[in-house]
Amino acid sequence: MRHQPAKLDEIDRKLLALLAEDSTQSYADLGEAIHLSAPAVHDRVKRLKRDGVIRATVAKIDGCKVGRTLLAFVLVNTKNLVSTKRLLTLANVPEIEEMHTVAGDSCVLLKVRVRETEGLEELLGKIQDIEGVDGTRSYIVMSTFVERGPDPYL
Amino acid sequence: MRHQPAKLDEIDRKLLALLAEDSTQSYADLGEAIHLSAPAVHDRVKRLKRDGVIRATVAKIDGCKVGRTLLAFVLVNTKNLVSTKRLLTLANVPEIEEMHTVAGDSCVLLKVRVRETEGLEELLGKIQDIEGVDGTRSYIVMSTFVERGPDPYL
DNA sequence: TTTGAAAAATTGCGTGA
DNA sequence: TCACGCAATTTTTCAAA
Repeated sequence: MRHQPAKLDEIDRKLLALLAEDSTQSYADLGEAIHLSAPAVHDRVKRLKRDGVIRATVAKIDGCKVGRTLLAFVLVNTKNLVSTKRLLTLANVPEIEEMHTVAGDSCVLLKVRVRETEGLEELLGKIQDIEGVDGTRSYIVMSTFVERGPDPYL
Repeated sequence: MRHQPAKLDEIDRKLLALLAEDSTQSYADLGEAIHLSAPAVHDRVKRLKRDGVIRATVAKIDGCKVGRTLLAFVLVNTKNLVSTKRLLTLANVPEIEEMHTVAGDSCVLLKVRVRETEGLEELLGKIQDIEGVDGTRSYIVMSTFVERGPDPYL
């Protein structure tokens, strides 16, 4: 099953934590940290990737530095499931970083990063134009204190 | 200034997009994609890291695969700024992936990933125990359709 | 920014615990 | 099965132009 937890030992979890922090470290350095040889580390990383525990290795980009200075979360209320599906057509809008359906009253939660307030206004317009969208509530982020991936320890 | 946009040309943005998708590609391959030699790509990446445009290179971990099957967003209402500051002491709680202060009525928005519903219950308890916390609203994620970093194009 | 070369890291394989 | 050492290959990185 795709959503079944993988079998992981403590060394795997430690390795995941290290890679989630900084994946540019060499296998030799990682091996030193977890008392393993470079090829052994390599084998584990290969397995973790094959099993989908590591979904990708990516560069974390600073939103402000690329000109997206405004971060916001938008809660969208939809009339029904059909309208929710219509919302999902916005998946490739570049301003949208995250898009989740959430439990409760037919809601979609968006994490969006835009240039300025006008960018948010424009995006909200796009959303509200969709048939079956009842309304939106926006939460504009003032400061971000934590922003990281899943913690591999249980 | 730390929050000033960096000077980026179209090649930088294209490079950022490629690295945000998959940073394991070799400089030679990246160079082919943007019509540059490997050392030229290397120089650009070095500059983008030095300038903080690339904040880090990390492994993206699958929450479910490491045993965190429940994703939720929690909106916390606080009485005042002092209570908000008290909330920030939870920054190193492993379940908390994101923590933002948001505009409006003294709110903090959390993205949390827990093992099961009981994990959320426990976390909510911790939050509500904090002096000055008025209440919480939780949005449990059913499906995630988009989850990526900032788009480097403007 | 490129070409070319040195240094370093990745990765395959054979061996043994 | 899992980890190690060795070695071939690839990649990174440093020059000089």
